[in-house]
Amino acid sequence: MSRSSEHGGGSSDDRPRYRYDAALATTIEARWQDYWEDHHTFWAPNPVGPLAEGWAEAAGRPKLYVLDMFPYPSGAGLHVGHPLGYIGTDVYARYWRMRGRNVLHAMGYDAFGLPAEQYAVQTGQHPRVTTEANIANMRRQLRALGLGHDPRRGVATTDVPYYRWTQWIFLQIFGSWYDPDADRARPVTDLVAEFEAGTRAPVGPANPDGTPWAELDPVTRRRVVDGYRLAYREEATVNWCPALGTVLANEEVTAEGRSERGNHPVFRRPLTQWVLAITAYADRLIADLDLVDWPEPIKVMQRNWIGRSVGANVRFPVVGHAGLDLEVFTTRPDTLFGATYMVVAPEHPIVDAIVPPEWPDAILTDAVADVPAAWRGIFGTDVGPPEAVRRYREFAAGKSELERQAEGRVKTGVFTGAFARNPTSGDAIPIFIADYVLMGYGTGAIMAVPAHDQRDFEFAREFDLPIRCVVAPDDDWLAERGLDRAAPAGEWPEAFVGAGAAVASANVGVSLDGLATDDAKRVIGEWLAREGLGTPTVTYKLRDWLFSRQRYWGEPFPIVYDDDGLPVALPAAMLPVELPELHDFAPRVLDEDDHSTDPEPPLARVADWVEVELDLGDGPRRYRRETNTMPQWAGSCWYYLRYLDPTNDDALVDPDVERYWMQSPDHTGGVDLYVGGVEHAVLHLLYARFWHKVLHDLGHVSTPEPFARLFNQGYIQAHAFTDARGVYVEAAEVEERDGRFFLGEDEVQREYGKMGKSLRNVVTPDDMYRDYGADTLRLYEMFMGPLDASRPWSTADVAGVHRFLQRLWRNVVDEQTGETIVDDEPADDETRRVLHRTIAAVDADMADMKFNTAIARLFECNNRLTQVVGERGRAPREVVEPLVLMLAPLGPHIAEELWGRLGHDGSCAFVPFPAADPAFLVVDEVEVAVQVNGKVRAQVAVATGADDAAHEGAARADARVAAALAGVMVRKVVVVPGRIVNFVVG
RNA sequence: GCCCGAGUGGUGGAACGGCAGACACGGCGGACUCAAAAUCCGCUGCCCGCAAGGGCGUGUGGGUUCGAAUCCCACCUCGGGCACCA
Repeated sequence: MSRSSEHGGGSSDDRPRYRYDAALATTIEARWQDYWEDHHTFWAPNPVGPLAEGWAEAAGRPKLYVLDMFPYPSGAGLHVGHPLGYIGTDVYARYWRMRGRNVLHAMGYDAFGLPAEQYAVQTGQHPRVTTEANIANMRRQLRALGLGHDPRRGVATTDVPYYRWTQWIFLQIFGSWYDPDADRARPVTDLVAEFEAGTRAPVGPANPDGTPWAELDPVTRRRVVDGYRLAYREEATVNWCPALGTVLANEEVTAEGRSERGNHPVFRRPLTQWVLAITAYADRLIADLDLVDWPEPIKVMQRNWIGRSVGANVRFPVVGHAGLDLEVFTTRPDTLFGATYMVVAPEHPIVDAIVPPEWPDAILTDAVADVPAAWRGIFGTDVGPPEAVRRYREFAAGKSELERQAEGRVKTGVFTGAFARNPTSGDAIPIFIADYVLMGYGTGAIMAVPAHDQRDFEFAREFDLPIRCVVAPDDDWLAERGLDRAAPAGEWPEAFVGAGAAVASANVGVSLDGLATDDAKRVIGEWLAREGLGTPTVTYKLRDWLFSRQRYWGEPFPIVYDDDGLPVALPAAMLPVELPELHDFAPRVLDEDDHSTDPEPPLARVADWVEVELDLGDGPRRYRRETNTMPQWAGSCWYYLRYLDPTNDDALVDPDVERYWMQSPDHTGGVDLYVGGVEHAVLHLLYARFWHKVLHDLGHVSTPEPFARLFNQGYIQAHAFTDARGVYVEAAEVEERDGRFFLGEDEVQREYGKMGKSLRNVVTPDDMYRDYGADTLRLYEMFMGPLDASRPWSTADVAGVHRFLQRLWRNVVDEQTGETIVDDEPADDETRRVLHRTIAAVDADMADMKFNTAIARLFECNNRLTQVVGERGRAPREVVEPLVLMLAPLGPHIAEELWGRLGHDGSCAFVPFPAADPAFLVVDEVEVAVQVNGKVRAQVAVATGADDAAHEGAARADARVAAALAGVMVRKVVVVPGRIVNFVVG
């Protein structure tokens, strides 16, 4: 690239030998990076344990835990967009180190995952080999940035000693159940003790009859207990992605029904999988958002994802099936009288029990005289209910989410041939299956109230079902739609979903008529409870976390199966369960549209690993290992705890170490600052909070939340260019001329987007190190805008901050001789005022992470210094030293170098940050703007601290003000001392 | 559709309800130089004006206020999230 010769050729003959250019910067940077490493500069002492070296000095300092989101070591390496947050946390960490904190800042690697495995499938190279190579490259790139990380704590999730503890945490989750009375997780040993003592009845699908514990056989007992565990196996409809050869969590599937990673088709199919009971924590995950200092949009996204809704479960008796009820969840029990039909999800198990062989010929409701053709299904009217239902189920299951959207959500469905009885009115109402009701939410069945629910309204229109108004719409609603109050609901253009007074809602036992919606909900709720028809219920959109993947490159489960096919936890002493060697990493299925073949995890093929003989306490026995692996999120759920005590073999973290770093007088505990991208708003951040709460409940960590403060950094984006064919061209070779863009002589179009290979607009840190040095890159990234904003990369603008560093260097070091040009003569008062104003501003900006304005202030101060040097030929030490120290968090290498050249030994990383002298912050006189009717007419000088009258007097004394006020009546004078005087005239 | 967030010079961006555009990039002019680069100095929101000066300006339209980029309402545009969740 040509740029390197322009900027990088520091050794060319006509250049001063000691000019701060890329070559010199790189030399300095390498030297200081070695120094920091050799001198353990950024080793953060733990209070106890093997990492306690240096604790004696650190003990008196308050701690600060600064954390970056765990990166995935990609084979592509870093581009300049990646380290934005890492630089931000490093500046912040270095600043607080100088402010006397014991700062923990480390960087590890989230190294399990699909890309390494897919690469292994293609090349036959073991994922561990590629993963370690990628980590080594990323470490090199990050080291060259001069990040002040504690290198001892840089764990990778793929390290066996690390995933040993990931497996250990899984065992804790498997070994726990959620006690709703205590509202926390407890060990299952407590649960069994309660069963044995008879203080708790064993309930659940494994014990449908409610047989007492003492009478259950051992296998049934285990099944009952397994049903309580926070980690359980369940046959559930899962997101199966053939192209990735694995199932995915709901969070990993996009709205289009494709995989978030790779954008492959995802199919829904039943499969037995490991699931973690995150929904048990739903309320606490919502409530504890109030404890943390996070961006409000992230909290909103988490609340929405959890999707708590309050309502009631109501049972509708199925006509002709004594004792069989259809249970629905509704948030509007007040509209129960308006339920004119019911819908169950196509997969709902009740369907098989209620579908009659033939369409009913009896007239069961006033509204329906015969079974209309439309009700009989969309595949012809000549088949009976079982066949119609079967065909509809096939139709619904075969549709991808994408197809459902493409159909514009026209409601489809089939009448099951069965009826239920509305418990309020006694009416028999038809039961449909339709795919707009989802099996996974609520009870998988609804009561349809078409007058007051838009979806039900559309379905009722489609199928000609009765629409009965039971909540009176307000006048505005009717007027906006040109409706008369007398108009029947069937003539409305849409459902009335608002609150209002209940109407036509009375039977012999209860009347809601005239009640407001909230009161009606309460009254009907009481009636339902009294009649034994329903119970108040809270439902969540959040589902339990599907936790197994059919992959090789992940943590094996510490689980084996015995002869009964039931899972048995390995004792902690048998950890780690290491991944076996494998030569063929490919999952069995790769065709992305093959949704019928069963998944087969690669580990299942390693027969001599799967089949094991173990002594788990009752003598040696044969067991089969679990062959699924954990999802990538597992390792990243708790790395911030392992950073604290990365070498501990006895615990995932020593309790004293954990308390030291996680507890704080400033908040309710957790990492003091966590910086990362907004894309983890619901995935990583929700999972990590969940694990943390489990560990908290079980006494392994001391704080309720993992991350006290969260900060979302923005993204660096970049221009990209397309030629006449619409093909992306190499952005670095495009030139701008007169506001247009050319590649050679051909004009190209400018676009804007993420930096990446496909847009051919990647700029790498290595490019920047070569052309400017790491300090310039750091400074530019911090200067280009506020840390939380996204902004476009502009290599041309990098020169600005590079020149600043050159100027500062030149103010301290003679470019020809390398001698410092600093002297001990005092600075003039104005320069001192500039310096101390700078210190005050930079100090405040640093603490507030406003690095862009902090840098601007440093520019100003250095510009003043340049002027002084120009006049005196020397730079006053009293200005230079604070300036260098203020620069140190931002451009640490150059600051260290200058600090050394100023005669100091060692690193300035722990030298106190400069403090502003208040004496130089006060000024005798301030410029005050004078307004007339809000328009600025003049500036006048006023003594600091002058009273209102003095301000007004000074303003009136100004000729322009006097002219503006001549001949008009001053009605009011507003004085804001030191800022403004405003004459209101007229 | 619903929920967030953001719209300021040619560009990136500053601005406790109080002088809009700090700082930087780019541009223009000057000094130095045989020349160029580098460096240093000055100017640089738009319009009118020789100038002094004046007018207009923070997506659009209203409002609150002595005073609004900032607060409120409506709308437009862009970015992000969710999307048949009963």
